[in-house]
Amino acid sequence: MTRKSTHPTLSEVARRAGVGTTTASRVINGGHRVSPETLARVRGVIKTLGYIPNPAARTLKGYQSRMIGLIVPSIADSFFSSCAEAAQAVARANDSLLIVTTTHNAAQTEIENLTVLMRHRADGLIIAPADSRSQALRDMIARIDIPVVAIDRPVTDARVISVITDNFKGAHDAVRHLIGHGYKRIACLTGESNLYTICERMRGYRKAVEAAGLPCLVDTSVEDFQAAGRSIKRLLTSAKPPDALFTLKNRTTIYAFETLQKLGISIPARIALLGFDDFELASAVRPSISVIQQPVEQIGRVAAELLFEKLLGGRDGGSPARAWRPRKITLETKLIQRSSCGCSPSVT
Amino acid sequence: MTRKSTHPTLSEVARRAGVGTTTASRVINGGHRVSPETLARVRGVIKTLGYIPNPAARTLKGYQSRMIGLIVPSIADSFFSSCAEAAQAVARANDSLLIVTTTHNAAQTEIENLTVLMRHRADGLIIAPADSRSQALRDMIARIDIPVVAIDRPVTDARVISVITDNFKGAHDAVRHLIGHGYKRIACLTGESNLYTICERMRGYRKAVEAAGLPCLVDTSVEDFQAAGRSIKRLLTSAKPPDALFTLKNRTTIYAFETLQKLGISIPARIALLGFDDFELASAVRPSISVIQQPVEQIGRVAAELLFEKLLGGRDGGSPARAWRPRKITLETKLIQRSSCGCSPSVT
DNA sequence: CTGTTAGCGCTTTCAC
DNA sequence: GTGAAAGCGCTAACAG
Repeated sequence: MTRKSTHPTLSEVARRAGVGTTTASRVINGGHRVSPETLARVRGVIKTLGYIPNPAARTLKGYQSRMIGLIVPSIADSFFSSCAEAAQAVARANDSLLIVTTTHNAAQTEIENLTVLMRHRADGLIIAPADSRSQALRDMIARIDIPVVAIDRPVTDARVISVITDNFKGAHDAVRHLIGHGYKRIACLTGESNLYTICERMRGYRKAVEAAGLPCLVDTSVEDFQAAGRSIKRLLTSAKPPDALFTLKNRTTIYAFETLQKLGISIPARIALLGFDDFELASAVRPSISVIQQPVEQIGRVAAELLFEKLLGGRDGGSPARAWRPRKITLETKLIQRSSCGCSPSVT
Repeated sequence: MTRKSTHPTLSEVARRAGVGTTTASRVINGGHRVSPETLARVRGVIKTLGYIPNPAARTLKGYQSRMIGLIVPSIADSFFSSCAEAAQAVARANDSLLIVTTTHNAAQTEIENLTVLMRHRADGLIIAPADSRSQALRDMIARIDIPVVAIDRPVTDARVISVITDNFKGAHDAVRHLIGHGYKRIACLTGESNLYTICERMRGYRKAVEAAGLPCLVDTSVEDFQAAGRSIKRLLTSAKPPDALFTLKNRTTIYAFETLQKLGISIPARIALLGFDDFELASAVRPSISVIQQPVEQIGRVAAELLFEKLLGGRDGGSPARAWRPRKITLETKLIQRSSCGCSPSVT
């Protein structure tokens, strides 16, 4: 019955040490303005009791929960888990906790998460918006008064900083590389064509292909393995089959690769392959797969750093909202030349 | 200067609605025992003000932060990120937040994380201990009075439930399968041989190999790609080269596979390969790699469910500590037969 | 049904 | 140097 499990409190520490709560509080917060003896005594009691200050009480006073939220589609996705890892490191360096929530790209869930995080008084938010153009999301963000940083996909038209990959340029570079190899019919495969990132990459593909006077071969139906099979077979058996494949995402690249393997189509001899977004085994498979690599870890780190920059600015100077103007940070991609595009890298 | 950014409070809602704080509070908590008109009016004010209750204040009263902590080596690791994803889903279902911290297998960092989580009054903890036998960790866990569930690696000798993979049996099954194929010299490759999971897998390997009267060929030096190369070349050029490779972890499997590919060694004709722990592209590479699959997602889910079971038990009945006895839940692995071990699966 | 009131644990003036 | 006391926002008796 007796709930002895309760944590010891500051006043208990004070009582046992024979001092006032003020002094005890001072000891906890650095021990300034406290005589050496008192300090030692109080510290002793704290240690004995295993006292840990209650942040809820502190938050209640100081308006700082020392928690930041991260809202991503999925954390099982290597792209986002890498971002999360980086963000968590930055959070820790700033003595804060990282709270992770997932949306699975559902706008509804996203709003819920946002609400929950607000309820818990997160100091700031990092979010990969399910829908960049969602009005509900923008309204929500406009309403809350804490710093928000968007990653991977920008929040259009809102007072948030966005940290994103230069998808357009990355895709453009990729296609130009393929063109450089001499391919004339470059097909573009993808799924989830409504996502911001995918749209940008398609734009990059179109631009490059059109600038070179090559045909624009896009198939946005490749949502799963079966679809990849259908799509590729159709392309291969068409009157004018493509000589290169540009896949717009991780999964699609894998599906395409696997399908080609199954069909016994030689890569890159019969058809070349270049994918957007690197993945762990891209270098291990035969042939190794050339990709456009995103600065994954950097995205998470920069986003978190920007967030704390704002948070700290708010702590020192005026209100956190001050001097908070929208910005968009675009990070460069990198073309990793492996074998599938026709390159013969000396080092795999 | 005016910090108008402050969230509206309950009393403000009450005042604007012309009611007492109790009534306002009741409205927030379901609206029972409140007249319909009052209820509507208060709700209106809440909506207008965009009022959100302050959980810090609630926590301060009720001793429930509705946050659970997850301490893992790394979240960029697919094993743990999948666990995290599952755990986060369960947390959400229980109206709680998941706080993720990473240790990178450093005991020191682990203790720090534990402390931080305690400070924030997490309701419960899920942890993948850096060192199963760490005394400091056990002491720490003994000191705190919240439920703790260990995953992947058990915390020996403490009042925590452990949810782990049956590493021993999984490895044993794997080797028996290899033996079934007729391989006589099965080498076991791994790194991080001090980890609990790896030890168990080695135990399984030994047992199976010895029971069959086969030689025990273990190399625990395969920490990176270079080491894999060295190890495999050494094995291959030895007087009696192995005819099968059993790799104890994800990374090692990949390193081994890649090395064999580079050396042009045919799999499984010249040497078979079977790895512990599945990974995304294991089925995409040629030959596809047979593996022992862990119930990754299940581990995270079960651990979280167990945690909330205890938490809920505590909410209803007596203290959370009551009826909390150590237990160990062992989840079964599954042999995924692909091509690298010599099997010819009909469906890849 | 509804309001008053007393804290939860902590920080912070403001006196001594 | 030190302590008393006033709340931070909320919930829960305890009266009306």
